[in-house]
Amino acid sequence: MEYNHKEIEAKWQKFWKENNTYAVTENPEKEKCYVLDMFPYPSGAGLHVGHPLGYIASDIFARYKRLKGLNVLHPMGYDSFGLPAEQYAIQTGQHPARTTDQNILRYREQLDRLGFSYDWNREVRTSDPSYYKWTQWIFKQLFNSWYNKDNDRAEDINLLIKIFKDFGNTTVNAASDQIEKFTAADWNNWNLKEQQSMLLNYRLAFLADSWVNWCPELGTVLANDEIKDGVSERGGFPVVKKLMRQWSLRITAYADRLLKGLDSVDFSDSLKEQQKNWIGKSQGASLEFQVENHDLKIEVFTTRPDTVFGVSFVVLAPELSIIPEITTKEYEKAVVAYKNSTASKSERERQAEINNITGQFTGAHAIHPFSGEKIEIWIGDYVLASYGTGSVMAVPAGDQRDWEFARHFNISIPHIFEDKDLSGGAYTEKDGTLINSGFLNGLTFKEANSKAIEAIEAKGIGRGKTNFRLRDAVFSRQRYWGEPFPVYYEEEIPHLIPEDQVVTLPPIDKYLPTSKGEPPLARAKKEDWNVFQGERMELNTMPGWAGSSWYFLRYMDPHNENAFASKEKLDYWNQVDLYVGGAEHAVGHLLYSRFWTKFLADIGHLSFDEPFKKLINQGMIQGRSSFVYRIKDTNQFVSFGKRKEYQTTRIHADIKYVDKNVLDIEAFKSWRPEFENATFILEDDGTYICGQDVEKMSKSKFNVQTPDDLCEEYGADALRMYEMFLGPLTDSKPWSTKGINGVSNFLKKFWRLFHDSNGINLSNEEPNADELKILHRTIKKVAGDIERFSFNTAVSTFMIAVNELSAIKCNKKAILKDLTIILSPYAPHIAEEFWEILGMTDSVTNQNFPEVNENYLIEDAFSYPVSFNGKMRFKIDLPISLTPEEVKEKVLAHDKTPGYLNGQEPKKIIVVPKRIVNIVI
RNA sequence: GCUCGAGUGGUGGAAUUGGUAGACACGCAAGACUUAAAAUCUUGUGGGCAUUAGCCCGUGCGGGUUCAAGUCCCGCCUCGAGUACCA
Repeated sequence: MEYNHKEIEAKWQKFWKENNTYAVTENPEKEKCYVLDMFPYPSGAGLHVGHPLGYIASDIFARYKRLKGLNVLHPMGYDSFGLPAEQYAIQTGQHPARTTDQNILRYREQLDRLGFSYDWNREVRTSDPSYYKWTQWIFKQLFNSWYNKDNDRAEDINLLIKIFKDFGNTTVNAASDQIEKFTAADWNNWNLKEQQSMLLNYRLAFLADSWVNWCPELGTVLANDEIKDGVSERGGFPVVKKLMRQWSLRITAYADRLLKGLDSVDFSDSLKEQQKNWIGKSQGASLEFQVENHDLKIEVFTTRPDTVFGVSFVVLAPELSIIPEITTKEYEKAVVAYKNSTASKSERERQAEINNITGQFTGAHAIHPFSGEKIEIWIGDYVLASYGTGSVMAVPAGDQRDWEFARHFNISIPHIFEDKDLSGGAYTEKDGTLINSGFLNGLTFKEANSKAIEAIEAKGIGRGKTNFRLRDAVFSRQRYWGEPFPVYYEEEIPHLIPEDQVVTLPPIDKYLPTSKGEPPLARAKKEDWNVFQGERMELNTMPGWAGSSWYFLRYMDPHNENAFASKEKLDYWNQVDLYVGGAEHAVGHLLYSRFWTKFLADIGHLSFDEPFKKLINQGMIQGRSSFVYRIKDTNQFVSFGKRKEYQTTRIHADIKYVDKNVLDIEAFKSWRPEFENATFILEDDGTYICGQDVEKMSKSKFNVQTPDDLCEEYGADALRMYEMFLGPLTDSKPWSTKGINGVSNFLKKFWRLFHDSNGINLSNEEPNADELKILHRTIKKVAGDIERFSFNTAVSTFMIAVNELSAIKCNKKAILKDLTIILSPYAPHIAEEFWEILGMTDSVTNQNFPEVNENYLIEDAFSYPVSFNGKMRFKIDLPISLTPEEVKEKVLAHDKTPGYLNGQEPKKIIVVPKRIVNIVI
């Protein structure tokens, strides 16, 4: 009887569905375990072989923990709002909800085929109003909160209003852009609109004019993490800076806690590093420079207050609003011209010209706060408006960019470091001794730094300060297919829709901005909205990361209509114990969800403030592309080995026409009409050899391997095991199907333990010591490997066990039964089939993972490798019970020993019990 | 440039705490079965010298620590990922 994976897999997938095998409920009696995959965006292309890598690993882990007796929550859902469905809607007019539903169906089909143990009763979709009702609810909570730095947590905005009434903002220590002080009298004299405007400076979700990354092609703003290399991550379109009134979330209030929290979670070093860099904490000081002949001050941030006497000019970001005020008549034209030239540059152009030093003198001067000297005020685009105060004190002696700027524009470079040569560049190390620095002379960095801060504070011109690179997160998108805001406007002041209501997406005629450039939602008429209040509704929608920032909480209680999840269930399931997903979300999703979790904890809804206890980033599976070489301006293709003799263009050839780099010429010709009459210059052996390269797997590169073909040919169990067998989960590797028949052979071999040529053939005999040893060694190794996420080595272990059992022709039920259980997380379908063959009626997923019995593993002998001067020469079988002294004697008495001793007396003999003997001569 | 990670046979990889380098698998070669092929099974497979035992070399390169280093330390090279005027 042959192993028929198609029949078996279909049979058990049906069984699991009908029996609701993977449904899970809260059970306080049992220890919980929450195993989560990053939910996918359901794209039109479907899953490729790279996607399931992480899903398979987490599924194995979840199934294993379940066998270990834990109550395992292992859900799946869809991040179903997003740009591609909307772009498709723009092109075709088809509602994005329809496209999304179709794609989800396809995803589901593919996922089901791989035999995952998801509890589909808990599926969530971010685009479902019953889900985004709660995304809106969280937004409302953010809107109604401010951050109290004294208590280091978010608090109710009503508390702040009360404080303003009694004290103004003079006593408040809040995370806010509001620096100017106002009194209780000021507050109480303001009208409602003025008060509301002021509150926006404090709310955690707030409207503000901010410099945003505008992508004209997509017609929307993008967050920093949605931009790669100066172009949009989706689509690769140019991005420019634009000042727009946008919703933002005050994530900066949480910067320090997001940083500190990293110590308490188990993420990879590189991921923590990325988050640290993104948050970008730097310590230094802020100080003010008085502008000459103006009642104006320029505040700068520096990490090197010790170098303050090296300041020879000040540079402002070209966007700063005070520039027109201070620019002198003489320089007005040049300054405006410079501002225009930088404003028109895209992010990408700015980055490309990073080595071009540009800037413009404003004609204005500032007064050095300590030396009293006049220094020039410049503008330059190497200073970013979005970081710090958008102004820097330039210290050419200690900062390379300042040095280059000074040299380029011929500004003086004061020497402030003893015995340091500044002719080739700035001295950026922190180990110099200061000179020409007034009261800081003779001091080192550390001494001078704190002394400078003291002096700055004493003078009342600044203070020690910590700055973060992290920006507040822009939360508006000028798109249709996203969560609508639960917000309406009156006199352009935003108000919330009442608690219990959800604002759903109104139908619109086209998914494009209006002719006036308003977002698509402006097309909806008043009656199209399910909720309409005030003068108008908010026309922006939320960004993609809104729904994904909390979905892991909704899985805990997905159908709750009264809360995003009940406190009870939140407490029970608690943190995600294992989170598996791609590293590309390192600074986006993973930072935002940590932020939301902390916020929800602050306002009393969660009893934990880090969402993910352990995170594993699966490696990327790259595609192997094949290339043919077309001779320029012809329809002739030259083989790889001879391509250098011609001028050629490299063209992707679909990998399905290529086997071991040899092109199937006939198939290739029929691929596309344009190749039909192509001619070929072949290698001398008459074949056409393709070039190859490892690239990201993508449709356009014709190197996509879908799991479907492989499932068809080898089965889901083989594919699951093969993806694990490829190597460590976290490594990136090019996809290759070369080895899949290896695991396929393994499954067949396992199958043959149960069958002979006549059918099922099992024995009820008691297992012997050898068989028990094989079994228990395997149990121990596999369990250990899963616990440390070493899935590839566990597969090897199964292979070894089956090889050994095959060699001794073991078909004993007692052995195969336990082996079936431990195999089931990896190959659940065949395991269920085996389980049934063994005469069991229940599902194998409901069994207990067998316990290791160490008694079966006790060895009474060990084959000692004997080394001479560290070189292994021979082995000697010795009883384990021997003392090191006895081992030594036995080794010295061995008949091969004298040959290696060569008549010399050993200087030293090292015996490590059950490991090694080393004789030093 | 900076930060993090990684370099092991023809290939994917293993070696969990410093203790037999190359498990397991692919590929390849030879053989068995077969009219033949596929499938399956058996044997071999790091390199070199000897082909019988045996010897030498070998985990990116150069040093070091140690009885013992793929593993630890110092210096370099290469590749990958992230980031990029962050004051």
